[in-house]
Amino acid sequence: MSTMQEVAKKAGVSKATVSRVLSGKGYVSEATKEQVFKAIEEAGYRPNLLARNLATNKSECIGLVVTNTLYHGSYFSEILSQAAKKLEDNGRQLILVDGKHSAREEREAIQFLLDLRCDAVIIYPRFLTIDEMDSIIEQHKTPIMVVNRKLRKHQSHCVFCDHKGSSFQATKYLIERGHRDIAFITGAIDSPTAIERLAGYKEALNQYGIGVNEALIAQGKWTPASGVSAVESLLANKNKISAILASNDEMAVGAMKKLNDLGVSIPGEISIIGFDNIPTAAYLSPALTSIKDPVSDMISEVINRLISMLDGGYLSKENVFTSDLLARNSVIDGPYKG
Amino acid sequence: MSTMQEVAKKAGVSKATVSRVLSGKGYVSEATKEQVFKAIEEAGYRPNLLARNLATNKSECIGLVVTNTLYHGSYFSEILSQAAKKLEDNGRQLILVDGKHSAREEREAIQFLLDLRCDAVIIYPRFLTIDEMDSIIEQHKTPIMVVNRKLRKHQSHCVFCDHKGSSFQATKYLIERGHRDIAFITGAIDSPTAIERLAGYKEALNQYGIGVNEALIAQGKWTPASGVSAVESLLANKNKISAILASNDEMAVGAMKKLNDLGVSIPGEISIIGFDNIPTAAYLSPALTSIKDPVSDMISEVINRLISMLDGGYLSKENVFTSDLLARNSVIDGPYKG
DNA sequence: TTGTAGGCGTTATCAA
DNA sequence: TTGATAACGCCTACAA
Repeated sequence: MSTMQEVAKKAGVSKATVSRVLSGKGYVSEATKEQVFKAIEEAGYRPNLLARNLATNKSECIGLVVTNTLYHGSYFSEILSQAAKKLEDNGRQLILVDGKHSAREEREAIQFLLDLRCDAVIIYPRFLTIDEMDSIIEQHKTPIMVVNRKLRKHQSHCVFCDHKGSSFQATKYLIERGHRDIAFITGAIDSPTAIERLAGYKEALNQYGIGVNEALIAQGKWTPASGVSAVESLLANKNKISAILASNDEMAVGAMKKLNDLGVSIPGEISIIGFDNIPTAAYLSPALTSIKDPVSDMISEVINRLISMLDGGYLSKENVFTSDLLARNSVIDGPYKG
Repeated sequence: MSTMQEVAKKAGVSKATVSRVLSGKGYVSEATKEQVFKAIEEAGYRPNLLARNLATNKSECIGLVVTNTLYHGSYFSEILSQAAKKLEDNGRQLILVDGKHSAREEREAIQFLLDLRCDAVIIYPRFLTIDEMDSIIEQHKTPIMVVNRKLRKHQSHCVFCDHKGSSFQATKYLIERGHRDIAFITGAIDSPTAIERLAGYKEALNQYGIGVNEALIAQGKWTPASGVSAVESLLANKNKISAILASNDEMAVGAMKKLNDLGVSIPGEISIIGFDNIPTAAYLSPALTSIKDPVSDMISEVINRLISMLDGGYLSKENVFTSDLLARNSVIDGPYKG
């Protein structure tokens, strides 16, 4: 790869001049400017970003960390397409790196992005704790934003959503339509979101005096296949079930398939609710009710904040949009007629 | 951010020694090693990758370019999760950057990755032509791999799949089951894959003496929503239709939904086939037949080649796995009974 | 076993 | 309007 030095020699000027031409800063005569461009062309020169970023300590790009266990579903596509769209308008590059399967690896991914001198990093955490993230944010000058978690200290650095509340609402919705035997399929049990959704379900049952029957709770792993297994284990116990609340749409789809295969008619006999309201899922079946998770809104909000922090004009209010996001979290009417 | 220099001072040694401790290369006494580690700890030191990569001219990371118009679907998730999984085992970071909406932007994305000194780059192209890619590959020493296109010159740098052939097979499959009025929903018409699939459909019709009826061809855009519109326009012309071949699963799902809404019973009356065989789609409905597109296999193969090129042991055979991929491209039996 | 010094490709500060 | 030259933070002979 040719360097700036070579271009300089070819154009008969110094490195400094080439640099000025490239950056557009400082005075350069039209004549030499032209010569430099010609030399650049001839040499097939391309600037080395490593060197540039090392010298300037910035990079015009924004990093995103997501665990690859999330890569499988449409939920993830939603996150990414939203982020890409927003950033594109802003003229910055989005760099995605893999958070893998542990807090350590998630931290390394963040560090990697930081060491690459990304202007900012967004993290959709899976393993890091609130405290760890609060502390990471403190340790770095680079803006770090967290999606889908409520931080303790740095609330303007996060955007989240009330999963427990939504789950409570969904359960309540079923109860009010006369359901008493409501099964629940959890997400991967080490996921905070999964835990919150389970908690909301339990709280609603208790509040309505129904009580939690552990036999009606099956563990899933967010995937369609795990939804299938969940239904299998649920039915193995010969439980009476009139509705299923699945912790996401993908599992709901799996559950539905299994019931279909077993010849259980849907809708009517069993009502199914999933979360996330992913685009394709909306086309799946009118028998599936879904609750919208405001990912797109969250990502969009996070990037807005980031941009205003980086390009100036940031109002350091805390928690500006949080309540807004919560409000948007609503139950969509399903087909079940109690 | 503290630098190596500071760590050196704190430990009472030189930068070089710190560097040796970090890299594990060269001799360092246990005693000083310990001191250095302590100093690193105290300083909260983290190496600056920009500087390191600039000095060594490598980065332990592999870039992937994908157009963000692909970000919406499960097909994309499949690509990414496969890539992440493979690379993880190899201990390298995967960096995804956005190819956006034009050949120029796709080229810029590649350049960006190259300037970042990625060890290699993988491109799932959407706008670049074969010749452009062949020429890009020639211009750079860094290994560049192309997924889903057959290059003219550098065939060991690409992995592809016979979309035309698969589409031909799918159409043939329908014809052999007695269908004569087969509608076709295209992908976005500027996509090579879409064009190939359309060509396969036409060729099959012609070969079986059925002839192409342009009124039975509707333009889609790969999305479920465009599948819905396609069916609308298809039915608007009061065409007789007994089967629909959609250029991907997402559109097939949309088409199915629309037919459902209209009360057309499926399966039986109309047989639908989509492409790609995305995981969730498999759960959608037994009424949907799908043809497997070997994305995972392609990605996996590309990364295998890359790794052996980078870590040594690369056999420079041309086209080693191509035919294998073609063979895997098979029609899955659907529900339609003649 | 450790330190010195030069280099990686830019940017940025001064003089000229 | 231009050219030296010193950073940027790290690696790596070559010496010691």
